[in-house]
Amino acid sequence: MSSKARGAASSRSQDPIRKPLDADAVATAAFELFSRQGYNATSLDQVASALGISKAAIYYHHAGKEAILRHGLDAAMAALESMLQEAVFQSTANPPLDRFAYLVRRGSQIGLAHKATVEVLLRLKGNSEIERSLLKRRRAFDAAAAAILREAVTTGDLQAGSNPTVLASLSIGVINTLVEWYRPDRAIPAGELAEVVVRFVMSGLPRTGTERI
Amino acid sequence: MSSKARGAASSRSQDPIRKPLDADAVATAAFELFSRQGYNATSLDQVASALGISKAAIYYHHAGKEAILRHGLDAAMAALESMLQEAVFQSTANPPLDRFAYLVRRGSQIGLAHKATVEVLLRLKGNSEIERSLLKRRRAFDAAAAAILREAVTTGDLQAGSNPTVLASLSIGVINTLVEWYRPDRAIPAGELAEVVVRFVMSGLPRTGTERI
DNA sequence: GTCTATACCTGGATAGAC
DNA sequence: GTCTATCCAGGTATAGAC
Repeated sequence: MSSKARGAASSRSQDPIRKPLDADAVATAAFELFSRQGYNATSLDQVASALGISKAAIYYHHAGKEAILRHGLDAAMAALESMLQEAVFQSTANPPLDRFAYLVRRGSQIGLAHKATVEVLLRLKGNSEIERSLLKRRRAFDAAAAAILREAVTTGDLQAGSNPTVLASLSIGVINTLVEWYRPDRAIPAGELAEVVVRFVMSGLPRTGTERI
Repeated sequence: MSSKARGAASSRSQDPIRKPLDADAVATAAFELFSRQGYNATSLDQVASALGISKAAIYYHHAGKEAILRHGLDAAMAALESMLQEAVFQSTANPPLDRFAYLVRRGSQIGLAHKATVEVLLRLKGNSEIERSLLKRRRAFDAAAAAILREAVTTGDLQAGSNPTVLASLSIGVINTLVEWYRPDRAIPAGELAEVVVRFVMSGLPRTGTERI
């Protein structure tokens, strides 16, 4: 944060001692802007001046704008996918709804921890080959979540006649939307928020006389 | 749809008899693309060729790209706001949670009916004065929804200690995310979906042995 | 590793004919 | 109302010096 404050201040030449930039640092600064303004609405000039370097210097670290996008989103998707593996392959002794709750909790935590990248990930529209490949991975994620709920229907934990695909989309949608409005300076800390999300997904609005689990 | 198929086919000059274009028709075509590709990623050239006209012709109907944005979003926000008035000023004899359920149901219906415009509305980042004024109206909407839940806490319908603001954001977030993934060609029709959303917000995942209202 | 300068192109917007 | 032609700003990317 201190390095960002300095960078934002401006011309980095006035800052004799500072950590040398690397690909990650450039990507982090870029995603901060991508998430606030949108990918297309952000120019490399803005990224450069946020870092206190010139636009051309960015090309030393990344092949181009899309390369930055891929760099950051690859990392975010990898984190989410490895979490999904944990959730899916958790002891099958655990009821499916427990595994789903785990997925929602961890998904919220990861989303909040990687807020900027995840926010960009969620706004992809498939306008390039890179975006389409990321979207494909995202859909695989959704499908895996739906599979857990489908299992919950067969075990009878979820009401017969429920639509697992739709319910999974709604549940994951809560996480997605969460990432868009949460600001770290909020009254409620991120850790608690993940729990609120889990309760909301499992039980909806906390009405009186309906305490469950 | 037939007019769109013709337009998409291409050069409108090969289409002797067709309804003359007006500002609404241009905006509708534009929002179809805005919602699929994003506002910034869509050029007026693309809008023009989708309509089968030249880019310059667009300027006869609208002052510019941002004017198209305002045209469509003004209409969408107006529909949402008038619905909110209904929900808020509904007979106070109705419990707050009933009014909130109404808001969620109608919000889902309106969102699905105006899918393209609402989707664009939800992706605004405040990059221009127009966008910021729309975002302000959106926040007022969220605040009004939160006020209903706050009332529900005071009446005891919602558990004491609940955070109405967060719960309102999560609830409205479900509607928002809904608009992003729903496709009319889905297995589930839009009408039913709104009911699923209401149940999800009020009760969460439909677990067995937890039927409530 | 970072700079300045610049090539090149896309996209929004305007002029003026029909 | 719609066209063709054109202007111009801004954005990605590259060249070459330091």
